[in-house]
Amino acid sequence: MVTQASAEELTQRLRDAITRLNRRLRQERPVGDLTVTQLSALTSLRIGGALTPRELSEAERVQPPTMTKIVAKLEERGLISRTPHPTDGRQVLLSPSDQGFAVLDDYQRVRDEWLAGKLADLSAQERDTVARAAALLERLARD
Amino acid sequence: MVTQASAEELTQRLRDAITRLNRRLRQERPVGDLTVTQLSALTSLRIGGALTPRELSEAERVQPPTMTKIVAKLEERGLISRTPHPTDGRQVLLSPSDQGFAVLDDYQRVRDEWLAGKLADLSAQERDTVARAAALLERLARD
DNA sequence: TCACGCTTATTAGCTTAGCTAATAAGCTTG
DNA sequence: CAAGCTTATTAGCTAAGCTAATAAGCGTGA
Repeated sequence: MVTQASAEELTQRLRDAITRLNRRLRQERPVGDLTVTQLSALTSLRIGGALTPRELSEAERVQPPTMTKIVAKLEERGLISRTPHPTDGRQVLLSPSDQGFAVLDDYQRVRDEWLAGKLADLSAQERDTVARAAALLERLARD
Repeated sequence: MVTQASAEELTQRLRDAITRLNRRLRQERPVGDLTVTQLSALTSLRIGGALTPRELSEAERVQPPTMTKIVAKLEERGLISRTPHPTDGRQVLLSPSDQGFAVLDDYQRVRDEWLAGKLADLSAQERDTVARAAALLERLARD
């Protein structure tokens, strides 16, 4: 046990760290570029394959109308395409368009430079801690 | 080394985890309650003592006009008070009001229940990982 | 000493991101 | 096949962020 903060302190500290780092991440967006929210949704589509808006909204932990907006932005840019659901006329299947995949590839290489640089400054052991924590935090967020 | 993800994967994963957990945290706000942003600013004032708007905006990694808005919200609720700067007529000193301190104390006890509950579900070892990572993430955000 | 240039805070106006409530369309089932 | 559920969208709101422009005060150099 390296640290022995109280549960309250840990909670507060983690919330502050998340809040500020999130703010910092949002700042790093070059103008005219995808926002963190848009990128995250597009990434979910790549991971999840073709998803309906509802499924995507659940994956992103966002209400359906919010996802409608995000999807609209991505569609404006031609990054996703929609196909009718084979058996259910209400639903729609969303997936990244060819251009969407291309953009994702670009981001994977070019983007996140700030965060990647920061992580590179850490020791291998610290990076390992962060990697394990990232998995835990995802689990937390997943419910 | 438990994990051996590539640097790119780690970056992407951490960004996603931060983004989603942040979203989840924002959701947990009871209506009529302080937002995460407002709480963070108020906390900075408690930690930093009397700060000018500029200093506070730097602490929160936000542009000055954004901080003007946040401060206005907090003032509406009577949670911070402003006093003129002793030597510089342009500047203002902000600090939590008595009520602001009281609210902070309340939050410290009552709030963050969701996150605290989640953390309680982790094993002691996992919690330790998260605690160490939180410290690292704060350092990352600090620049 | 005082005019000009910097700093600080605010205002105005925009975008994004989130929410709830209400609608419309399509399914499903008794 | 009507009634009720599910899905997606629309409408309209708030919060949170930004940049550009303004106004006030400070400080300095000719």
